[in-house]
Amino acid sequence: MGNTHLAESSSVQSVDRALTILEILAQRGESGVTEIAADLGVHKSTASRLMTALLNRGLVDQVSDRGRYRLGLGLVRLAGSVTSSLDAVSGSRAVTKALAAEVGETVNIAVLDNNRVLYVDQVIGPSMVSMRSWLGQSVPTHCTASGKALTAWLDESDRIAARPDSWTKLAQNTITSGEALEKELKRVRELGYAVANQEMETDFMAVAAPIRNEHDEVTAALVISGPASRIKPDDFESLGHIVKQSASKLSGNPNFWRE
Amino acid sequence: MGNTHLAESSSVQSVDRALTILEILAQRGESGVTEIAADLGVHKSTASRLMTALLNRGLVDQVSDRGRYRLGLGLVRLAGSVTSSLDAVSGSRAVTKALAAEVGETVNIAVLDNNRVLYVDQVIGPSMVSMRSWLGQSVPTHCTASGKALTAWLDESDRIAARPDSWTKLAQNTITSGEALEKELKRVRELGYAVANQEMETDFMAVAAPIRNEHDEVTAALVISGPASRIKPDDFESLGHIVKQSASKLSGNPNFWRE
DNA sequence: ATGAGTGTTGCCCATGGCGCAACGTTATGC
DNA sequence: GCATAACGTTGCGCCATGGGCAACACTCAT
Repeated sequence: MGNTHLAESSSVQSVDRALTILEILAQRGESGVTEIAADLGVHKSTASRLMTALLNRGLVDQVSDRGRYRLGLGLVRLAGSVTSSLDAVSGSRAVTKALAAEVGETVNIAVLDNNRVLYVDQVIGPSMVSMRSWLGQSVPTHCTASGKALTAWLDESDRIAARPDSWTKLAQNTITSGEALEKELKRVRELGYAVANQEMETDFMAVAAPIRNEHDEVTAALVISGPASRIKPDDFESLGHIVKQSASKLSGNPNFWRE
Repeated sequence: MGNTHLAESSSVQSVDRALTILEILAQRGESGVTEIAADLGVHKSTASRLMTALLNRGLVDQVSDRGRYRLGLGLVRLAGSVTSSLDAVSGSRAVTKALAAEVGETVNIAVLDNNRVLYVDQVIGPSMVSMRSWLGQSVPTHCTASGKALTAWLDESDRIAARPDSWTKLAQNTITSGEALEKELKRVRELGYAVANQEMETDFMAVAAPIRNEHDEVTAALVISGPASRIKPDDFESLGHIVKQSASKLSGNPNFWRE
């Protein structure tokens, strides 16, 4: 997904500016017109008009009567349409619900988003432990089963590009070097599935398999996740085989999510 | 939230057009350039350029190498930022997680979106039955506990405006007239919480309470939901009191979601 | 092989987006 | 309490950009 701010061919400058405002607000939380104007390199009257256009459609919201703006709920509504159409195109919900029922844990679909993992759909299994909704969340690639499943089959240069911005130790088993990650991804290719054993968060376990398009390219990952009290390392092999089988039911579809 | 398509003061025509494309794709699932051009009343070259601007930022996606477009994953990413900032502003996640742990069921936050209910945040409880993620989903107001909690305290004219587009019987206990709904909303005001007993979907039970701003206006609803096998009508009173207490912890915040 | 329909792109010009100036409002410092 | 600074908004006129036209390449149906 291109994320250049400057125009590629056939761009529309004022639309680009408005969408850049959305990205700035996503990163910063909230912002004023003068700040946005400075970021865009335009006059504050221009920024004000662009904000008003976004405000009228609910894509931004005013934090107070005067001043600061933030992203609006119109984005949540539009995103709800995206996840509904994921199912409409691929019938993925039937597969993910069946998987959740079979293994008794939460199931997600994730995609590679530059060097991050984006969760695009979720079915909650009969888990005994409270877990938050992953939908719309973004996590690093090196310490999640989904991230490993999404990157293991990339060309070496793309795998390097997909590495995290930071090798900070996030939990007790976090991979903290490119060398260790390469070794792990080699193992993922051998097994055909990826695992995460308390690598991004304490107590968070996951097993993931790639979903491929008709050209055998990895376009998404199917993920089973749950707490360490429920998913033990001894379970990885059997869950790995199960998630591979379910992922293969979702593979081969040309219109599944593309990067 | 204004949803007029024609410019209000200080609008930007090309940004409005681009955002209208997003709304058309949300409703229709997918569309071609020529269809979008016809809907917008512009030349197909104009529609093509607007689509390209959206494509470059991932807000739309091409279904195939040539032709049809749909909403893209960039919207899911932006929407994830919205729900993250909900917590940042109000600290609502601590309250909703505590509630989910206490009652053992899924907890949502919903807002009124014209005459629909939009789910904007969710914490999954240790439910024993598989339930889908509500985040981003939109449901009618008359047959959901959240919809009743969001509309019961409106002025009469606003309550009427918030009524559903159709009184179709969706489940065995669906309210099917304005008169019955008014009686029900009077009861909600008396109790201080709302209930849904298999009204929108078979087996789907919910209890909701209003979240109010510092002017005592209802800005969101806090919702407990689960299957009929787990939540029985005899539980409504105790869950009602619990959800009212949690909702009051989230009330009084001037920057909570506004319509 | 041909025609219809789609989406894309170079080019030119009409118009819509933009900057400027002025204004109203709020917050801050003294 | 008052003056000043800073913010966001809006009318206006100008020009840079957005848009329509024409031509093209491509796909699909006949």
